[in-house]
Amino acid sequence: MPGHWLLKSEPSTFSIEDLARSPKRTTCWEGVRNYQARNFLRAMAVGDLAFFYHSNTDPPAIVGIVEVVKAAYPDHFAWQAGNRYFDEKSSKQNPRWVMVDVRLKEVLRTPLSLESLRGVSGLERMELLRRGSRLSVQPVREREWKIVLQLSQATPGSPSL
DNA sequence: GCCAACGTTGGC
DNA sequence: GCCAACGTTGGC
Repeated sequence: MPGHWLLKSEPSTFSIEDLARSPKRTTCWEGVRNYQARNFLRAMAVGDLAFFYHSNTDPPAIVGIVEVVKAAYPDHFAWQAGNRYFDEKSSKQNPRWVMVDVRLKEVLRTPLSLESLRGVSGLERMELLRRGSRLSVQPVREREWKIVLQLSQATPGSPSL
């Protein structure tokens, strides 16, 4: 059973459309600079699935599903002076940050807005819905994954939405 | 090791 | 643009 995750991205920085246009619909997930999020990246295995979430946009929403195609490896952007993700404390000898590669699996026909997820039975403990949640890489429980998947496959306008 | 100051995230 | 929540930094 693959692990399940949620990855946040601001569409102004990197959107799911950008991913769809990427070679092999694959990208490295660079720029995570939070230790808890990094540790979740390290815990990812090839074959794990993740929701692609658009943050800091209107409306914030889960917009797709990606698959991990390469496990955690050093984030070399941290070594490039001048890069927005540069971190002088990360070295090649002792890399501080990691990234994974993900491939686009599915773009949701209808994005699931944050608002639409609130109040859904079974998602009460979902990290994304926690007050003040800022983690950009989050684990998603099996139950939560299935519930959100079902919502995403429902016909737009149906009662379950 | 405490904690105030500061910076960032991200919903609203 | 506001601001709550949270993480990091650095003086002590």
